[in-house]
Amino acid sequence: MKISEVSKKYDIPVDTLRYYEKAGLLPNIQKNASGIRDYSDSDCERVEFIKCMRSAGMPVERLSKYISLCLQGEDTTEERRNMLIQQRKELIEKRDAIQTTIDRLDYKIDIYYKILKEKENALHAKK
Amino acid sequence: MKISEVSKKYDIPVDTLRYYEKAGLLPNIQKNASGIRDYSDSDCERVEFIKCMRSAGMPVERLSKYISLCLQGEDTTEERRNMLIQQRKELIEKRDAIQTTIDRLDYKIDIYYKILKEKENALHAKK
DNA sequence: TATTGACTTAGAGTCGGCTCCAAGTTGTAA
DNA sequence: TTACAACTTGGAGCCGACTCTAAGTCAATA
Repeated sequence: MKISEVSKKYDIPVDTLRYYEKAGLLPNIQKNASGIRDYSDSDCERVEFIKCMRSAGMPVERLSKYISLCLQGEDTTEERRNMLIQQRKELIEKRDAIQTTIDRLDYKIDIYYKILKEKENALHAKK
Repeated sequence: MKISEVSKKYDIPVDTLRYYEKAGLLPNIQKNASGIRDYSDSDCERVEFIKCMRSAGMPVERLSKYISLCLQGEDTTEERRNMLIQQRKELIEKRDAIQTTIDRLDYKIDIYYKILKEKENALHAKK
């Protein structure tokens, strides 16, 4: 699969894919005789994984660390697991902070609704 | 209240508070004769609000827009409400993306657990 | 064969959000 | 009164994550 196809499939700019590769997130992408990248199925799966992690804000550098551990094989299983546990913890905190803000917005949106309704009523009363 | 006290109270660096002020998030902070900021109670409430919104990733520029509308008075109620509704929508998307990633991490963490347990069992069997 | 469009690289530029620095002023405690 | 910490300003610097540019190569079509 060519880079433009991967880009289209996962809706990630070509430049970003190359940037991820430089950053170590996509190691060992095969290239044909004339130097053109050919993404394998497992490369694509990795792209999809990266997309998911990035969408939640996992830093590129940490992702790079994780993927380099994957390449190192079985001995790193525990360390990788700990990384994921840590990342999970941070995401839960983030999700909860966002939820707190959503709740606050709900409250304020409701207050604004009441103000607008009052205004409207005042207008009707005048008529 | 002095800037250092506000900084301590809300755990926001002094430099960040001044940056927010420059960016229009904290308009009309009073200063005494020698030019030193004196945060009022309502300034503090605003700081707390900003902290909450920023913790969820609301951009400084949008926050600045919102606050400038607040200063413009009643006529902007509807526009402000719409801004909050839009922001709410984006936060829900963000929260859900994070949740999706958490679910995926849970799955992977479990898989790693099983791998580690298997390894351990293999070790016992050898003994 | 000439052109077009997709690919390659290295490296520079951009953006948001801080964070720090230099140089100067003020207020309090020894 | 002098030392020192906390305040002020304008502006520079930093970091993460892209995003773009320049200069060149290659394959396929008019």
